[in-house]
Amino acid sequence: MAGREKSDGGNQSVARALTILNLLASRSEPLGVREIARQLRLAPSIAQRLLKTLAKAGFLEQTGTTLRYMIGYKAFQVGNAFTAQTNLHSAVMPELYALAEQQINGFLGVLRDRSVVYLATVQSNGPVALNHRPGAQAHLHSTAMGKALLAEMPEDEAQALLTQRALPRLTPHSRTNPTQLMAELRSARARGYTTSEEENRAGFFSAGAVVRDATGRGIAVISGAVPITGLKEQDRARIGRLVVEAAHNASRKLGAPNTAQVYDLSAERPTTRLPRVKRKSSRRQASSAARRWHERR
Amino acid sequence: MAGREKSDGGNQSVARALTILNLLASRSEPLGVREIARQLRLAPSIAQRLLKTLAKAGFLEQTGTTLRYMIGYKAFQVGNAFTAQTNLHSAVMPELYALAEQQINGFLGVLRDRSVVYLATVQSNGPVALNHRPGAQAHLHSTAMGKALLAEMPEDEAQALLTQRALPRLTPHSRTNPTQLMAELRSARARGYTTSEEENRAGFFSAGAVVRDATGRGIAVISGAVPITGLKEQDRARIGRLVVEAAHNASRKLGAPNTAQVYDLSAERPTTRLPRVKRKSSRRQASSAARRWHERR
DNA sequence: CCGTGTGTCCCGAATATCGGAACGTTGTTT
DNA sequence: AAACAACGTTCCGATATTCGGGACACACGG
Repeated sequence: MAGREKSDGGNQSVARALTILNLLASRSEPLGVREIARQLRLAPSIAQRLLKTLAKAGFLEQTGTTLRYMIGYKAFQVGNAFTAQTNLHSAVMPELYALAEQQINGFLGVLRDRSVVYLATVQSNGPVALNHRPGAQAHLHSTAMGKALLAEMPEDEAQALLTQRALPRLTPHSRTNPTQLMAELRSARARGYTTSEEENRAGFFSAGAVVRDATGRGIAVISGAVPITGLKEQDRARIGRLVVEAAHNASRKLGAPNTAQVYDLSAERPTTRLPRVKRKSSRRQASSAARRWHERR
Repeated sequence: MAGREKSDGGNQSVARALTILNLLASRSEPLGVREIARQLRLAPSIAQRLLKTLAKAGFLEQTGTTLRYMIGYKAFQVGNAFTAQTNLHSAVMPELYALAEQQINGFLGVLRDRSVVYLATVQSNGPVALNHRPGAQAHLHSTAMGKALLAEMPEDEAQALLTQRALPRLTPHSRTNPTQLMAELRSARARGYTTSEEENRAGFFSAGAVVRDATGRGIAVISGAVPITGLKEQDRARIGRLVVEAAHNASRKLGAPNTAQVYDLSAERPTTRLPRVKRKSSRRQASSAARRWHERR
């Protein structure tokens, strides 16, 4: 028979099964065995076996009428453990609700996979509610949360993330120039919060700030978004202040040491704040900037 | 070289990987390679390979200090697709928020794996807020949501679920007698909603009702819970009425045909309301009651 | 009534997986 | 300090396990 794909040290079957999960999660509608096999370049018999295994474990469910597969409750259970592992939610959510009472849509996100992953959304009580699904991803350069993440990391890493690939223009107001964005990050560090005015979503202004854990490291970001209709300059400043305050409160609940200086002001590569774990065993590591950022936990 | 486990037609590696996900989701703290291998009776080298594969795909993440593994963001993304697949949330959540304004804690759940799986929680604005994590499971016989699910299914299936295994007594008020519970279900059908008074959680009264989709089939349940302190009989009725109303509104949003008769009143095995899909190909099916219930989608 | 679609099952081939053993490192105890 | 235990990781031969083409029964549409 034809040779299988080259093994990269991992488990091929598991990798394929996870690809199936990703595929079915991205499509909102259920898919059949052969359709999945086609999209993933798999033999139908292989896809069928993997699907059956996934379904038996509850990670997939199939519709009774058509026998198509969709994401199952077990995936939901396991996925929700991601947020249950930390006390981030309990620290941040009350603050987001407080923002909602101020007619501000609140969001919580983390950096994963070179982008912002939304963890939670709290819609404002205001007339125009904004909603991002938990788990959804957004670009780093167009959102206030993304900029806050960029501002928090060392400049060279931010530079790398902004230059390694072209920045898509999501709205007419999107900034796609890396050097301009880097300058914006610098001023944002001085100010304490980032902003995005219609750069990700037309008609909305948002401000973002970093949430820190007990070690002082930024572990997440929050943002507040409002419609721009009739928005004055003082409103922008007020929203920025409220978001910074919310981030500060959440950080304090997490035991952050000193959130007065919100950002690390040293533009140069800062000496690692906490004594880096010195596993000097020379294991080769994926060296992408995002990966490095993420490893520093 | 002892023989490996017998294959049941599925993929062994994938099944093991999913077991790892379940294990790490149940433990709130990260686990190391050898510890996982021990708990799952796996050789450390196998566990290490599976873990690496899961981590490379983002379904697991490992702490930088200790190299222990925990649930990753990809699992969160995939899991959230479970609720994004239906419009259940958009139909129900506003109703739960309406309950919250009435000082009632609102819950949304579905039947999976012989138990209620919580999909969403909306805490009341009242003094005592009740919170169940999304993805958490609860017993069918002790919760108002569980009883609503039991009341909705044919009597023999409910009977089976209540008698196949002993019903745990979670509080001093828990009902553990199947026949008494069946009688309670009958009266609940006539009334339109189910109740649970301190049977699952001490100090709380809750009422549950069924949410129906466009075909009239019950696809989910909601419940409202309040502290029992100073609760009068008329309050119980009022909460039941509000929950029924919320379920009715949600069902209407889903296009349910006629939610006036909330429950199927025929105590006898009801003739299947909609023409059963007649795939007469004789594929053997797992014949648990929960499975049958679930298949009728 | 045929043609194409589907999900499922079978089975020989051979490959990707298994898992014991060994290595380097960490941090705890002696 | 030295020994110990535990950890994550890698190696590698044997083989159980997976692969995947082919075939079957059924469903749908023309």
